[in-house]
Amino acid sequence: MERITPRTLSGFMELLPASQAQMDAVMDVLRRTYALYGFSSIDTPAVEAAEVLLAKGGGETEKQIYRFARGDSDLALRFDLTVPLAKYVAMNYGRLTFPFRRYQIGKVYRGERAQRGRFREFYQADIDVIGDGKLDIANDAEMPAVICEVFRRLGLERFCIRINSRKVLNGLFEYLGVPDPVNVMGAVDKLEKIGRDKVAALLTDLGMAPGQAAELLDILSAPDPMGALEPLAGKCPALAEGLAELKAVTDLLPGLGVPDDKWRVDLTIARGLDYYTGTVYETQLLDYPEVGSVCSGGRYDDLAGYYTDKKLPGVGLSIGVTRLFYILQEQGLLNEALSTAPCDALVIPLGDDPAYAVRCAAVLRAAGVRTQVYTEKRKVKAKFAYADKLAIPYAVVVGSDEEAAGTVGLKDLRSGSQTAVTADAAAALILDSLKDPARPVKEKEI
RNA sequence: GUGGGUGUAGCUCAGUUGGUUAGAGUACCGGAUUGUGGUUCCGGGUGUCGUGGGUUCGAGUCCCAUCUCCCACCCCA
Repeated sequence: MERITPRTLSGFMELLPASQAQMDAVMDVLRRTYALYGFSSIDTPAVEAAEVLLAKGGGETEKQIYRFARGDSDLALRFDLTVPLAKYVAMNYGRLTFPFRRYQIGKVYRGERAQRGRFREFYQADIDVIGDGKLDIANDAEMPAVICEVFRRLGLERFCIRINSRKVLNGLFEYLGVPDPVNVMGAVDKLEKIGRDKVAALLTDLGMAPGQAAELLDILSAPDPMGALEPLAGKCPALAEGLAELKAVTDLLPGLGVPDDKWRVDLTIARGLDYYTGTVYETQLLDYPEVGSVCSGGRYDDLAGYYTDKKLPGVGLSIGVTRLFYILQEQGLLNEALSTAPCDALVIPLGDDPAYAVRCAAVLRAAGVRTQVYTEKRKVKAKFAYADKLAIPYAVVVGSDEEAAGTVGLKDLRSGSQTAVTADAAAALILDSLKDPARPVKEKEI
């Protein structure tokens, strides 16, 4: 029989158990933090009718989406969680309570060329608030506050959430009489990457006079962007409205507990997704800007316009969990103290009869100690080596002597010390040393 | 989608102007040690040199094709 070479497709992450344990711990932090802010969890299918996912039509989505036929069905894999949310809200409008706050963690799929930190299948962890008819601007301030708390619990310090408003940008373009606002926004978004001179060249290519381009770039790159816009606001109502919103958002951040060094207004970020209409966010890890954004999102005036007549404005943010985890792992930022062992204790029978060993294991588990029994009939050395490889902290050694005495040999595999105690006492000692029987993830340890 | 690289042991890699049996470290397996692991010592190569053709007396090495992965662009989390 011809053998097939086992392989995992490029751009698809697959982890070994110890790494998966760390990934799971990160996910736990996300879920608990989102829940703490009152978001409800939902899930939606990975596969949807292509028509639903491509309602907006055209653009990058069409180029990158995985699309396939099954019989007469034209299907596609979701490429983000926002479009499925729009469908979900439109479908369940009558059964949801607004403002609807939901979080969703799930895999999404994009058929683009994989690269470092760039995947074809990856987890997004989204939070969104959807209003019925309207949605207060205070929500736009709360989004980055939640993200900031998540990152803090993950032990991440070196990040900055950059905030902008498309209303401000569009107001400014209107005030300056910019000829091609959509493409100018795209050009401006490249400022940090390609530099001022090249962007200026792009702008003049788009029909802006050199002086006009320079004026725009001066404002956008001003040290105090909001201050620079202030004098212009009186001359342009659209700009004034955007600026007022941006100010409302930034004024709330300190009270929400977002430290000043974790955010800043940056008029050059625009985001590619065309459904954003107001506030936009973009988060990079300061030490790894080349890997790209790990969290971004924004405000959309009309989320579900393709599916319903209801006006449903929303604001949301999405963490690219796979990318974030990839960087944390690659850079050794996942705390080693986080246990990745599959259990707390390994019961090792010195002989071949597992009867007494499984009884001891039952006692340990009943007490809440994560326990497994080594039942394979191998040399004692191999049994201990198993515990070593999996970094299991305790061995519970049981042989004929122990069985006769009704005890176990509790061995701390890190120190090598061993004591003879009853199984109950061993459980108590292990739990005590672990401090917390349930072993919940300690946020700061990740 | 466009352009540029890469491919030798599970992993990281060495391999001379083409030359005889393809190596190192690590990992892994066995033993020293039949009730106690990590350290140490001894032994073991586990490989269709990505794949398929070609040139040659002879190809890991040169040529062509193909696949793969990586990098840049595009775009994004």
